[in-house]
Amino acid sequence: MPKHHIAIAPASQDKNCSHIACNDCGIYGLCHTVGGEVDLSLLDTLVKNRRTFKRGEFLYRIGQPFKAIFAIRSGSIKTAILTDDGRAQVTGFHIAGELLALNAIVTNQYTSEACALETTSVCEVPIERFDELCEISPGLQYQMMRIMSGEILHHQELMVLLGKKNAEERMATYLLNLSQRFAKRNYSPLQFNLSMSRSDIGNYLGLAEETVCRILARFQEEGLIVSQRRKVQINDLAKLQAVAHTKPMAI
Amino acid sequence: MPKHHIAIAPASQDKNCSHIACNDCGIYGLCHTVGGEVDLSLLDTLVKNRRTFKRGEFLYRIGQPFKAIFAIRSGSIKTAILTDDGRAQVTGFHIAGELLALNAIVTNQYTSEACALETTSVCEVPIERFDELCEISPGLQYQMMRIMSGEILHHQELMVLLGKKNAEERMATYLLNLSQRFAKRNYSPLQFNLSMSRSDIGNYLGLAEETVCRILARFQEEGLIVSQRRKVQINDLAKLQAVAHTKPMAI
DNA sequence: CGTTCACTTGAAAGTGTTCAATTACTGTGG
DNA sequence: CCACAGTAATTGAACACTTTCAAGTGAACG
Repeated sequence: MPKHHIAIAPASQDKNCSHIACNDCGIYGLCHTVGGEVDLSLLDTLVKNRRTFKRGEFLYRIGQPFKAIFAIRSGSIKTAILTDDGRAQVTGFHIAGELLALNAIVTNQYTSEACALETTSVCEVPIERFDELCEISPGLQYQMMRIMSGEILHHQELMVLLGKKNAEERMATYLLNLSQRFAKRNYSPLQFNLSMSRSDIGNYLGLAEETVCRILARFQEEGLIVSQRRKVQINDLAKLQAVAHTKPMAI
Repeated sequence: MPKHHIAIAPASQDKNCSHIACNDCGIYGLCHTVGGEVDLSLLDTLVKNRRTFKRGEFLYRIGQPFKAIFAIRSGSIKTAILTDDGRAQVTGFHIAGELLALNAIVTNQYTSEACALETTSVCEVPIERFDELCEISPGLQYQMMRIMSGEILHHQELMVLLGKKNAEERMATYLLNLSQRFAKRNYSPLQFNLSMSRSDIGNYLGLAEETVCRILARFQEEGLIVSQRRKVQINDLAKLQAVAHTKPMAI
């Protein structure tokens, strides 16, 4: 496989990064330049720009001028866009280690809104700082492209979910996706808390809030999960995967 | 508005490009470097790498090694991904002036398949060539990011469509989107041919083929359009926009 | 300790799908 | 130029799934 100039990403997510700021905000994807060395000036920026948002507070809203990129250190965030008639469409839930507001880089405005689902700590990288870094470290741009490309892939899967799957498949897919992401961060993949409401989940999955409840109840009857309010425990991963019609480890 | 290092895109799509190869394959977005000058070596590549695909032929398939980026000169292309149980989800229809296979840059494999809907002429830019160009012309990377970011925005709208809109809204939105894209290329926005089948449309919109037919029939009864097989004529743009619940010129 | 909000559950009503049958077009070969 | 085959599009009717509306439960929080 020829090493392309842009195709720097060997698709491996299991990078090790010993630096403290690097690990806890998960922005390591950006800290590394192409060669693999760590960009210390970026890390320096990161540790100095921490902010906390309480439940319901907005990191940014649609149309606001693009000021900063956010990396989630802890907590969780819901992103949404607005339909033309004012309704919101939730486009994603984001947990520790994920980056927000990437494509605002291009439009120079935030194209979605981001709202904290619980008390959430983020690293805020001001765009001026980021611009400087881009000049020093050309690898940064590749990393950005890698991350944006990943976002495109994620959207593609979401389109399949919304366009082809029924309610059960959607819920199962959703639970498995969460499970996986928790596993990746060394949280339990079989027992976790949902930081989002049934209504948020329904919005995200294109289902009514009531349908979300009913499907969860059905899964519980069938012994696939135990769900108690925001607490979820997966009892039969294999069956859940069968319901989702998804291979064990697809995002 | 500060001119950011990466935020090169003034969001204006009305660039003028006098070079012939530039105009007819629509890759002008990539031909320009940050300063605005045209990258002649890229253009040179473009005019030398033309290929034609017949209806039903594939430009690339999922999982194949990434060899080239494609810019459509004429005709139309359908892109799709595969669900885990083998069904296809159409992710887009692409006409002259649009770029394909961008995010394969990162994964080094094609993540979707592209199939010609009719006889279609493309410019094929081999990745090696593209890599060289990236080294000479740093602006190219910004342009790529701009284009990928645009793709993300498009996906966001599609998610709203699939997650929130009913069948009528979806069809109306679809017709308006096509209309707009034809207008942008100086084709008639009120009278055009659909190069894709009802089945393709339904797949894309998350509807059954029969539903697509029924909605088109209903639109015709109500005097919004006249549709005769693949021919569509929009008679009442305003009402169609009202049905779509969309502002006159979104996307 | 009461109010509020999120969640849950039931029943009725839509909306879109599926299945099946028919019609219309396209292309091919005589 | 016509007949035929094959595909695409259309239409009808029954059905299934999800939503909507409504009411009730339970947890959280001041």
